[in-house]
Amino acid sequence: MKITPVTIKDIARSLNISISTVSRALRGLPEIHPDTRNAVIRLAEELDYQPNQLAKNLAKSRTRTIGVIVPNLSYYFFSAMLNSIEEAALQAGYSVLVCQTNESYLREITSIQNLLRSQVEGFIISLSRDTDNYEHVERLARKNIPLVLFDRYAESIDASKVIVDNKAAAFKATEHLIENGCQRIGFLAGPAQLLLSNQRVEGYRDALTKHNLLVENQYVLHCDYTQEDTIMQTLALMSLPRPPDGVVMISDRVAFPSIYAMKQKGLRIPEDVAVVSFNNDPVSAFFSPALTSISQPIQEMGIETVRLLLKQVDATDSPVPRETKVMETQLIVRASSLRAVSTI
Amino acid sequence: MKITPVTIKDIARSLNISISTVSRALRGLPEIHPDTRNAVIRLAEELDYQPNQLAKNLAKSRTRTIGVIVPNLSYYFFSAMLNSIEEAALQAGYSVLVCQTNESYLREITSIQNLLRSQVEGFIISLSRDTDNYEHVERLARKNIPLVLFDRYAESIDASKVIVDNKAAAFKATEHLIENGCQRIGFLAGPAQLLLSNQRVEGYRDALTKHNLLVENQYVLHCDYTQEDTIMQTLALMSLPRPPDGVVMISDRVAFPSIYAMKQKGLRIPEDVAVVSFNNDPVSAFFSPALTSISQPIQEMGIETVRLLLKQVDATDSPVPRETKVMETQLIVRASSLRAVSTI
DNA sequence: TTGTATGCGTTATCAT
DNA sequence: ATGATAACGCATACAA
Repeated sequence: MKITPVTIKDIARSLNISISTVSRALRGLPEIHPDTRNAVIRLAEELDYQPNQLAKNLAKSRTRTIGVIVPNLSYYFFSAMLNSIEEAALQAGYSVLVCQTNESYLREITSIQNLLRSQVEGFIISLSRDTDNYEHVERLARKNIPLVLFDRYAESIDASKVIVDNKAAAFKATEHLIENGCQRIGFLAGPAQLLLSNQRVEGYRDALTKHNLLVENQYVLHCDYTQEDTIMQTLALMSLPRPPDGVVMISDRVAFPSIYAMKQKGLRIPEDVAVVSFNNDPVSAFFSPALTSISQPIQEMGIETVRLLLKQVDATDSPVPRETKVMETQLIVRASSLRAVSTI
Repeated sequence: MKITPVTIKDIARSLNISISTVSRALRGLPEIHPDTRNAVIRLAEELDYQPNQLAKNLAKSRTRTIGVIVPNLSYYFFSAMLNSIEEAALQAGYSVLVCQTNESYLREITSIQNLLRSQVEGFIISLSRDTDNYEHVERLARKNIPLVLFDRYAESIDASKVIVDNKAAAFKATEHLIENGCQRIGFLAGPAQLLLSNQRVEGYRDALTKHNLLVENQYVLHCDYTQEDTIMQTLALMSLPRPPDGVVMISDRVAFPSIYAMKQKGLRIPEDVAVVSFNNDPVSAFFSPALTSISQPIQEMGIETVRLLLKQVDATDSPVPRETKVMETQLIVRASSLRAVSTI
C-alpha cells in the first residue's frame, strides 16, 4: 500500500497558516503566539505527524549520523562494541548506521560508498578479514572525512585509532601459561594478514624468548575463524611430534571448537593442554573448562571511539591531528589455564 | 572538518551543460549523446562524485529501505536473522536500517518513530521482552504500513507473521526427554509475558500429559534471560524436594549458565539431568556436554520475512491480506539429552 | 539530444 | 508574530 504521510503543508492548510509558522511551532522556536503553537501541536499529534528526516537533513545539510562498519555482528566483540558505540553516539545526539562486511573486502568498499551517499558525518571502521588493500579507507582519511579505526586496523592508514596493546596482552597470556608450568606453547592464530593476530604472535614469541623457551614456527598455526578450519588446525597442532602442553588462541570463538576437538582427541584441559584466549565472550565463563581469556574494555572503547570521531566532526575549520588510544586489557583467569605447578 | 561534497551542479557547471543532462548521463538514460555521457562520467569519476541519497530519495519519494527492529543483536538468533534478512533484502534491491531495542518497550516505540521519520517503506519487527502493550505496532498495521513480525510476536496484532510452531517444538523436545528415560521434567522458561515462552510451556505440558507424567507448576520457572537470574532459577529448580531429572530450556543462551550452575552443584549432564534447549547456537555443538537443541530455519525465515514484507510494499492499490507463515523446526540431538534407557 | 521549470519536505532569510 | 521565498540535491515532465 502506498502511504502518503502528513507534512507541514497539510497542517498549514488545515489551520490556514503558512508552513513557516507550522515549522516554527513544531520546532519550539520562541517567536510564536502560544495559541497558534498549541493549535499546531495539537493537530500534529492528532494526525500523528512525523517530520521527514530526509527533507530535514537535506535542508540543514547535516545528518548527525555516523557510519559504523564491522566484519560481522554475530561475533560477540563486535555486537558488544556496536552497543557501546550506539550508546555513546546517542548521548551525543548522533545516530548510527551499521554495515556488516561479512569479512569481505568488496563489501567493505560498497559499505563505505553507501554510507557516504547517506551523508554520514564520519566513519567508525573495523577492517574485514580479507582486506589487504587500504586505498578505500585511506581515501577517506585524505579527504579529511572524520574516521576512527578500532580493533582491526592497519598501521599505514593515517587515522585515529582505538586499540589495545595486542603484543603486551599476548605476552601476558603466554607468560601466564609459562607460570602454570607449560613448556611447549602453541599459538592458534587468525589469518596471516591480520595485523592484530601477528602482533599477538609477536608478544607470544617475546614471552617464550624471555623465559628461554624454544620459539618454533611449526607451533604457530593460522586459521580463518571458521569452525572447520579451526578444528583442522587444532588437530594439526596437536599432532606434532611433540605436541604443545599449552596453547594461546586468537579468540574465544576459535577456542570453543578448538577445545572441543582437543577433548575429542582425549586430551584433558588444562592437565594435558592449558588454554588461554582472547575476548572474554560471555559464554567462556560457562564453558568446560571455564576459559581463561584476555578481556578488552568494550564499554570504554566504544566511548573513546565516538569521542575521537566527534572531535573530528566538530572541528569545522582545520583537520584534527590523528590520535591513537591504546586501551588496557585484563587477563581473566579461569580453569582452562590453571594447574598445580610442582615447584620442584 | 566541514566537507563539501561535489554535486551534479558542480559537474554541470564544469562542463557547461545543464544539471538535467548530467543527471541523465549519470543514471545511464538512453536519450543522450555518447560524448556528453562520457565526459560526464569521466568527470564524475575524477571528482569521486557520490550522489546524495537523501536528495535522491526525497525527489523520488522512495527510499527502498526497510526497517528492522530486534531486541538485541548479541543474541545469536537475532544477528543470524538480520544477516539472512539483509541478504534477502539486498537481492530485492532494498537496504536495511537496524534498530536494537535492548528489550525495552520505550526504545521500541522510539525506534519505530525514528524509522518512520527515515521513510522506511516497511517494518520487520521482533518484539522486545518488556513489551506488553502493542498499540505502537498496531498503529502501523492500522495505517497499512507494510509490517511483518517474526519470532517474538503477539496474537492480537493484525499483521503478517513468520514464526515456528513453538508448542509442537516444545512437545517434540519434551517427548525426546521422556523417551530418554526422564520421569520428572522441568521447564526453565523465559519471561512470563513472552508468548513464545508460554507456547513452549504448553507444548511441554501436553507432552507430559500424553505420557501420563505429573504436570506441576513448581517445575516451571521463569527467568529474564540474564545470567544471574538464570543461575538463580536453576538452583531453585534443582533444589526442589524432588528435583527434575530432565529440563527443557527456553534457549541455549540460558542453557549455558544453567548447565554451568548444575555442574557446580555436582550434577552430571545427562546422567542426573538431561537437557534440551532452543535455537541451536553455534557454540552449543562444542559445549560440554554438547547441547541438544531445537533449531529454526533462520535462512528461510529471513527470506520469507522479506518476501511477505515486499508483497505488501509492492501492493500499491489495496491492502494485502495478512499471512502467517509457520516454519518447521528440527530437533538436533546431541549428548546433553542422550542416555542409555533401560528397557526394563 | 539538451535545457527549463517544478517539486520532494524541510529550514532559514527576508520582509511585513 | 507571521508569511513569502529561496535554498538543499536530485528527478522529471515538458519545451525546444
